Amino acid sequence: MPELPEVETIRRFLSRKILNKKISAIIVNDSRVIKEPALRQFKKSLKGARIQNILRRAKVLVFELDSGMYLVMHLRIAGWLLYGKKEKKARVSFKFSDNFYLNYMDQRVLGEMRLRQDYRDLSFIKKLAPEPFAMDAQQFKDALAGKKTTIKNLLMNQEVISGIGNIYAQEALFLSKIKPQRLAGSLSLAETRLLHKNLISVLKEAIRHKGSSVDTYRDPQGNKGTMAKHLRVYDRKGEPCYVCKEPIVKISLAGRGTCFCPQCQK
DNA sequence: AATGGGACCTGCGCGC
DNA sequence: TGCGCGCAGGTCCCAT
Repeated sequence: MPELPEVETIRRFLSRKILNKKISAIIVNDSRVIKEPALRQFKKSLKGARIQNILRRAKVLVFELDSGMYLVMHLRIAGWLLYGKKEKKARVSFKFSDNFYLNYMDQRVLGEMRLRQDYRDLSFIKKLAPEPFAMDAQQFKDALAGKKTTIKNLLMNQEVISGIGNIYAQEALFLSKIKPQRLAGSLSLAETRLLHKNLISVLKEAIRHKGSSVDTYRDPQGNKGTMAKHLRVYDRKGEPCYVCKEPIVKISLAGRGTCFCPQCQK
């Protein structure tokens, strides 16, 4: 899915476009993405509501409604939002009273949305660790201390540090010259500090470039984010490392493809 | 307690 | 051309 930078790109775009618009209709083409409440109640509660604010918590989008309720959206791997006209392939479309539509697109139907009185009490929200921006180097070091898993798996564990997924974990480790399969607890203080700094810088860089469109992800105008052009190791198996020319190697960690430079990363 | 594997889904590219 | 397989930005559940 969309990792933190892609979700933040969506949040910023929609915050300029849909605030205070009235939802006049909800078109559900695939009810699998709506997890609560039951479909009839979901539509009934949303109709006539206005979106007052759009929040983001790690990779989760939260639409705050004037009714006091929250529409909580998790895009998972392939979800994205397309603003404009009605889309045939949308799993769900929200129609506004000015006849514009917000379409929920999701090739793999793994994403989900929930309409609730609150979002903070959702168990997966409660368990979320702070984002890298909200952690200092010491807190990051404490989060790694004594962990037996690999550093790459740990970066993707949302209960340890949130917002990072498979692309930016690989990128930050490359920038920090740390092999992804190193055990988290084995990092030196200097490596820990460097990794923390690089996590923040790569996420900010990706936000500036409006995210990575390596597959289905598009921004709400349907445009690709340009960060994919700036990725240093992700999906570069066999290609020369930009620093030392050594071919990039791909391994599997916790079932996820993981690229790194066998020479630069120690 | 923490870790790894499979499940949830669809669609694409590749090799045979 | 057609088919089967592996793989894809995430997370949850379960066995160990």
